[in-house]
Amino acid sequence: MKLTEAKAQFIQTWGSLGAQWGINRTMAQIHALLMIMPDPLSAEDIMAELNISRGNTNMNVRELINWGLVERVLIPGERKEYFSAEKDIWKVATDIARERKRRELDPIIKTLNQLQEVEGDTKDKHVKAFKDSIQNINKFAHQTEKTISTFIKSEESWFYSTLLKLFK
Amino acid sequence: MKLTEAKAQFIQTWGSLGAQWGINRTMAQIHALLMIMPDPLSAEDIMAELNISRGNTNMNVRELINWGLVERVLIPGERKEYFSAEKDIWKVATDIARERKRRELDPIIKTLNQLQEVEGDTKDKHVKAFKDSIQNINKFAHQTEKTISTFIKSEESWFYSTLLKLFK
DNA sequence: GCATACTTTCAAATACTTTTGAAAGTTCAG
DNA sequence: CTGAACTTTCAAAAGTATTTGAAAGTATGC
Repeated sequence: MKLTEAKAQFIQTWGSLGAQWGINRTMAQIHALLMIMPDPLSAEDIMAELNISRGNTNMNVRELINWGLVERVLIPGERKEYFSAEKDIWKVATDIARERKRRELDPIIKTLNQLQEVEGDTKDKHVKAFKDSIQNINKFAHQTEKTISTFIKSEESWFYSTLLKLFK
Repeated sequence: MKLTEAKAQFIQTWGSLGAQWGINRTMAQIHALLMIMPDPLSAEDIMAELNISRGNTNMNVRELINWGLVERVLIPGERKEYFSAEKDIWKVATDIARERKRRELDPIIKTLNQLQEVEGDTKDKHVKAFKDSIQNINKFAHQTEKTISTFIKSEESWFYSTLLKLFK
C-alpha cells in the first residue's frame, strides 16, 4: 500500500470512528490528518488535503483547539497560522476523557443526585422501580467517575515523572 | 419532585446522553422508559408515554433488541407484544461495551494492522511520521481491546480495580 | 494611514437523519 | 377460510447538522 492511499484510508477510518461517537466527521478527519503529518499545516493545507471550505476548516480547527487536541503554531517569518496535533495517542485519549467527563458525566451525576429525591410512597411499585433504577445508575455513575478520574490522572503523573526525569 | 416530573427528566437526560454518544435520541428515551417501569410495556404504552408514532416505536424497539438491551415479553392470554429492559446498569454497560467493541473497535484494529504495512522509505519523514502514528495508535487499540474484553467478561463491581491495574 | 495577507463569521444552501402514518403483511381465534 | 388485532415497512415530510463562500474583521509591514 502506498502512503497516499494509506493516509486517505486512515483519515476515512478516524472520521468514521468520530462520527460513531457523536463527533463531527470533518473535525475527526482534520485531527487524523494533523496526527500523521510530521509538520504543522496551514488552513490552506487542510483545505486542499480534505477538500473542504475555509469556513469549515476554521470552525473545526477551533473546536479541536477547544478540546485541547490541536494547537496553533507560529512559524517565524510567516504571517499564516499553522496547526499541529498532539501525537501521543495516550495523551489524546486522556484529553478526550477529561473533556467528555466535564461536559457529560459531571452534569449527569448532578441530575441523578437530584432525581434520587423523588417524593412518593415506596410501596407504590412505580415509585420503587424508579428509585431503585436511579440509585443503581447513580452508584454506577460515581464508580465510573472515579475510574475516569484515575485514568486522567494516570496521564498527568506519567507526564510529570517524564518531566522530572528530563531535569535529573 | 413528583414521580411524573422525575420520570420525564430522567428520560430527557438519558436521551441526551445517548444523542451525545451517537445513539438515536428516541432509542435512548425508550430504553430509559423501559428501565424505570416495573412492568413490560406495549408499543402503544411507549407511543403514549413518549408521544411518538407507531413506526418510530417499532423501529427503535427493534434496534434496542438488536443491542440486547430490550426483550420481547409475551403475556399469557394477550395477543399484543410487550417489552422490558435489563434493569441492572452494570449488565447494560457490559452489553453496550460488547456491542460497540464488535461493531467499532474490532474493525478498526483490522484496518490499523493493514495500515502498518505501508510501503516507503523510513527516511522520508512523511512515511516515518505515518508509520509512527499508526504504530502508536495500534498499540493503544490493542490495550483498549484487552481492557474492554476484561470488562465484558466481568460481571461484578470489583472489576474496577482490575481495570486500573491494566492501565498502569 | 493604507494596502496586503490573513482569519473569522454567519446566512443560506446542502446533505443527512429522523419521524410519520398509511398500506401491506402477519397471526390467530372462531 | 375470514376478519380482527396486531406488527412491519417504507416513501415522503419534517427536522437537524454540516458546509459553503463571500463579506466583515483583524493584524502587520511599510
